[in-house]
Amino acid sequence: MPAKRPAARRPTMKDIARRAGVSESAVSFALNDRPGVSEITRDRVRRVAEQLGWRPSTAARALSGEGAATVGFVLARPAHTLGVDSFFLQLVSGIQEVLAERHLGLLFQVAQDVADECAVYRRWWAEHRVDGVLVVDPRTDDPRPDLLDELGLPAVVIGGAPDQRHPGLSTVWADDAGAMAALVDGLYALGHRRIVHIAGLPDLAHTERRIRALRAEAGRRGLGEVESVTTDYSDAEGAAVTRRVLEAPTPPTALIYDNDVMAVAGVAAAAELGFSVPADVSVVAWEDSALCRMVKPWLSALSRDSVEFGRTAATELTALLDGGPARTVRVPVPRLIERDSTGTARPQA
Amino acid sequence: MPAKRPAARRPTMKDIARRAGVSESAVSFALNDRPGVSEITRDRVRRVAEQLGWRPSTAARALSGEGAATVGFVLARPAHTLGVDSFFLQLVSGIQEVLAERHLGLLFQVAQDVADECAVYRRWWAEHRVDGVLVVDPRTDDPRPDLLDELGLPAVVIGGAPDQRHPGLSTVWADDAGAMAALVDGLYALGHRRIVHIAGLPDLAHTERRIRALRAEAGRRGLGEVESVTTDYSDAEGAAVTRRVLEAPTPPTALIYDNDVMAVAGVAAAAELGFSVPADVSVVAWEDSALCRMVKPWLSALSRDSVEFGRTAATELTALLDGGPARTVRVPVPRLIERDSTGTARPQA
DNA sequence: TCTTCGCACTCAAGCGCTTTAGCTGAGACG
DNA sequence: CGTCTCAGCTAAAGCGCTTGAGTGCGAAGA
Repeated sequence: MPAKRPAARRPTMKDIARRAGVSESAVSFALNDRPGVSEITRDRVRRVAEQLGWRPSTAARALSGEGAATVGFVLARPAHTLGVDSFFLQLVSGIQEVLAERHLGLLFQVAQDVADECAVYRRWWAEHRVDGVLVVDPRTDDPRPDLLDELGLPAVVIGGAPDQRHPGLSTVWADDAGAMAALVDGLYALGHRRIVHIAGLPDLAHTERRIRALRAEAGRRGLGEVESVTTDYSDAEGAAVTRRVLEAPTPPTALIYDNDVMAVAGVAAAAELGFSVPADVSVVAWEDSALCRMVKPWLSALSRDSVEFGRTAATELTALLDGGPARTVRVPVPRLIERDSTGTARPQA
Repeated sequence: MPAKRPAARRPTMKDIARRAGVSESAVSFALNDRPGVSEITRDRVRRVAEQLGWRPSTAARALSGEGAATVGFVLARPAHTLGVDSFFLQLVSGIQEVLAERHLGLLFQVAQDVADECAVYRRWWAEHRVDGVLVVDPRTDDPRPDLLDELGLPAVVIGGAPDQRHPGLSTVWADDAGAMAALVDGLYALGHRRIVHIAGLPDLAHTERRIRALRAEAGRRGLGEVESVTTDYSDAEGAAVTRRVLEAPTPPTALIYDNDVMAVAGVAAAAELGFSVPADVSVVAWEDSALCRMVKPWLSALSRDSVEFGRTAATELTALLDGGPARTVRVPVPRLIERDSTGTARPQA
């Protein structure tokens, strides 16, 4: 049995200094690649540090002005929405890849809503906990950029539109409008004229962008009967909306779902109503995941590399932390993976 | 436009002390509910602190021996397994509820494997980053408990079996054996004699427990033809194994899947082979989620409250951090939600 | 009246690191 | 040979907080 709480003492710079026969300052210089020590000494110090398994105490570092070596990530979505969503774990996984390399920690918090999220930022800032944050789910009329500006907390907004009003924030965004246009293009080519877009949460910025893009495309092509319906991303609402629109006098021939979960639920709902996919109605999911290959027919889906998205965002944040300028970078437009749920529109009466 | 990086200064105890006309120590006493100041002073100090929006710097706190006010959580699963899994986000969400209340941060990291995870613990410990950790996916021959014991890092193991060898660790566990027994009971009553268990990762402790429990039950009832097959939890393997066992000369009449993802994939695979669920084969998922209601037939599933699981674990960890004794607590046995995927066994030749 | 508490509070050290200023000795230079 | 410079190092302060060792003072006890 291991000894009862041996509480092995952490080695400090003082220990290194003693072992290497130099002062603490010399150790600090040596370990931080700062001038002020000879190469010989530097090497010796490094060796001792390694041998002792020394790692800088983040607390001490933070206290002496170096920052907390930690970035924050708040997820503010209603708890029940968190269920079956592959996006966030993948995003976080990509973020981690980049952060881990630089030994940056990721402080993670789930919040009730945006107000709550703002409170978290304030607290983190006041407690000196994070050097920067990653902001997801940007909204229309989002209070967060202003707050982060006020706090002077470096941040990158993930999935936002380019934002001129906050020159301090970096933005990593996907071209939803372009993707939507391409999508409608494809459906139009297949003969679809009546398209319903089962969108996500109404106040998310990208929801609005997609809705606007759809409307614009429809206008351009003279499609009268397109519609976007917002939801909470849940399978329940996805199914409910699907039922409602399919039971209308002139049901749509194509459905675009803002996530995979709703698409799958929607297909099931359609089947119950006697609609066959894709013969009667085509279905596209805006988000690809294993889910799309778990149902019959396999769902055509817009696929983006969420892991890479995370990597990009984290990279931008580290650049910001290094004192770099805020940037706006665009990730590749999601690609449509055509599977079995999309086909030519059934000729209409 | 907000001023360019105002870098609003964080208020410190010194500011409070000045404003309240007392010494810093008095402020410290007052704010930490420690004796040494009169109620009047305490109130005044509190008021000033509030007014200034003061929050203790975690760095400074940590440095003066108070701990980092942070707990760690490492997820070591292959990246592709992270996809569609509702369990972890829910677990984390429950954990957060408890931690947020106490203003404890959650440091989150995804690692490649257990070795990597151990390295993370070592680093966190050396960097003074966390006061304790939550360990998931306990394994057979798990190196982590020993390591955590060695580091003297308070920890609670989530989903482990009670562990006598590490008196320092708390354990929060579910009675897999009991659940498996109940499950087999139910299937037996429905006439099932040939049961295949599509299990999860082979070296996870709970996988082994379930496999053992199944074998024990089978032995008790004289069921010869039960089998457990381990997988990586992915839909791909779930489907592959399903195909394999259903194509055997005497296919099973009941399938138990260790997660929802595989169950759903399995049902699809079965359908392709012409097996109808539940007429030809019954299916149970060990993990309930929206997924189970997204396919036809709706899947019967063992449901546990993952959010509550997280809450319990976090509560145990805070108890440990408060100096409480390590405990072993059992969460309720998962409940079988009977939906449409289970039925009486087809009479066999 | 003088001592003795004990309360309310202050001082100062210390946590582990960074950083500025300062010190020392060896070589360059006049 | 004396002065200056500068590389290479040390001393010490400071980051924001906790904490143990005082200090001053009014009230209680003798």
